[in-house]
Amino acid sequence: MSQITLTFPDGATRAVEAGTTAGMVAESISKSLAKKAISAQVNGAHYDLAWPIEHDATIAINTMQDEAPALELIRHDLAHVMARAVQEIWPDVKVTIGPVRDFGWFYDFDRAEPFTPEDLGAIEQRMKQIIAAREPVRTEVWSRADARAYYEAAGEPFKVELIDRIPGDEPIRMYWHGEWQDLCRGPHLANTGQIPADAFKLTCVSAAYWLGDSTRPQLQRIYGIAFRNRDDLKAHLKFLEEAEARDHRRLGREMDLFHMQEEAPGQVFWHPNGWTIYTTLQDFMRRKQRADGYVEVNTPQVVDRKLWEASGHWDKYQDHMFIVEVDEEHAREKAVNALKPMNCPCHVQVYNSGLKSYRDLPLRMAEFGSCSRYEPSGALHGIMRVRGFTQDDAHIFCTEDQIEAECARFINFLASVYRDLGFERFDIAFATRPEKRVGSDESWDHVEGALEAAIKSTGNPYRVEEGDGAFYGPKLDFYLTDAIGRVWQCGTFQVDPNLPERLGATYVGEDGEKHRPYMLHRACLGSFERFIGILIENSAGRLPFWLAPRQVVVASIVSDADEYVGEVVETLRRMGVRAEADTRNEKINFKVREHSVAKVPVILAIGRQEVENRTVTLRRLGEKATRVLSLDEASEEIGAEATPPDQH
RNA sequence: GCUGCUGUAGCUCAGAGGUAGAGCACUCCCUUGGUAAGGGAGAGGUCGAGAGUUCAAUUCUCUCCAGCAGCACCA
Repeated sequence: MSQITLTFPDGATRAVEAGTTAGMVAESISKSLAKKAISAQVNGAHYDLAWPIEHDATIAINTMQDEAPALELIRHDLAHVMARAVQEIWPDVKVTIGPVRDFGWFYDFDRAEPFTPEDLGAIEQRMKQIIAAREPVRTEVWSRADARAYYEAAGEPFKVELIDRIPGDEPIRMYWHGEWQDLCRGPHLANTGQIPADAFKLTCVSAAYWLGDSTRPQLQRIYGIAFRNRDDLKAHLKFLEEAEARDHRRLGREMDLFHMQEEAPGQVFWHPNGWTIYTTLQDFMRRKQRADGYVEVNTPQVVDRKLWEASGHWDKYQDHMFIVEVDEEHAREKAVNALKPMNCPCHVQVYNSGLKSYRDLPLRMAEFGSCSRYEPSGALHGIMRVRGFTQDDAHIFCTEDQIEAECARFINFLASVYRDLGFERFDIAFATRPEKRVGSDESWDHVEGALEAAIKSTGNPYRVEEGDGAFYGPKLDFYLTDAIGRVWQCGTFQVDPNLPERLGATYVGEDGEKHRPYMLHRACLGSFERFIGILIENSAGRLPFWLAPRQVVVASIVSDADEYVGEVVETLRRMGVRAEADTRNEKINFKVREHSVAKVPVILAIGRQEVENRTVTLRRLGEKATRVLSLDEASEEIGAEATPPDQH
């Protein structure tokens, strides 16, 4: 037996026999560590305590204190425990795969009938019994042929397919949780009893395609969530509740922002309150873009298919377009149009009308472009994913040499927009050339280099997503993180030499010859609909004052105050504040409650004292305290707050 | 689009083979009340749409539409 050297986190080393396991190492250090150990990091890789270590390595023993590996193992073992529970209850159910995911895991089963919510209770019970049994988890490495034969005999076709998909150089690991067997890459806990039995919950069932492929069979998926202890589980359940309370569909109704109805699925009926947010946001974007050197255009909704054929979209996306056929009386053939699903081809038409010189570049052409896409019914989600929406779209026509500067300029612009909207942080994903692509490697080198240099010049961190770019050019995606930690992709920046080519865009260069411009697609918000949904959920309906649809309610306490209430409202309105009177025959308690529920940020109460002293009593949403201010002081304070951030 | 679930008053929901109920909201009356629901009365529904079974369907069956969750999709 050969000797290998293990190096511990503190730098200490130890010589052991090759084939020693992390479990044996823990045992040799101390009894208590052996008891607490759950897995190990061996050369940075997550190792099962039972896997042999064959070469010199660094090693660190994990315990439940090590959050990432602990959660990984707990969730992963629960996936297996759940699959075992399911097969114990329904022996004819076929197992497939059960990976760890955010907050928990899922496992896909092949079974004719879907699982019911009642089934989940039964499965959970059985899982607790399995955990309580504290049965050992055992692992063996098998030959591919043996494993294949084993699963063929067991009638588990999905496992056979999985084995065939495991790359040739990877070991085939067979695991046993007690008597129950599964194919798994591991690692796992040493016994089922190490799983905290009170910190998991099965959450829902659904269908999912085998291997995520919609042409393959549908399986029944069960989701679970799991944590290291009951408190963490409780905290997560609370988070889910919080997310539900922030749901923009619910707040949209409660705040009377918009509604949707059957006759126009996936399209928004904006109510006065919601439309106020929309137009305020749009006005803000218009000012920002104007200040950053954009020109604004507007282009048609109904466009002949010929243009979509020329742009290449007809081929690829016609199933997702709203088609408008028109029978013209003397026409030889029916005119087939599509509602525009995007603005780019139209912008090229604007660009193409009239000769462009290199002196005109870069040309930043913006449109609040209303688009229609026939999204699959299952994709629709409130105002976040709709069939009719308006993008804060713009295309920058420029030369190859201008790409870097334009990219940097855009990142700074976007950062400024996000900051004004209350998002201090955003993340950049840089998507590079895919395998299937057009254009020379030199050109890709140059454009990718330009984008990367641009990001670096702005000082923002970024991550690279290799091969995720479009077939014609690389792109940047910008992600926002909201108040409860959810991540939303909003902004985008995409380099496109393809569409100018297809649609024949040119400019006259210094040399007097025609050249092909690049087209940079870019958006900050994405769509107004979706972004407003995000703003609502991010703020839980308590929008920043300048965006709040109803900013101030001036509420009378006694009817003798009505006249002065009107005067206060008028004063505020003259300062551009969205103020309204509430002189209804209701008690102040009732009014405060109602406007608080409706998320009105400021309530001014007016009773006899205020009328007498020409003051107002100001109460802010979420605060119990009130302040008495003179009308002048109050209107100055509120007026300043109502000013959009770009106008301070 | 796929799988499952759901669709009853503006909202949240109960209900049953014999054409419907609650709370809140709404209207009116009383009350003029000092910071998160004062009291009373009234009005309001083709029970998502269509077809079938039945003496009788909102209730059972089928088809469609829409919504919800997940999957797939997102130029």
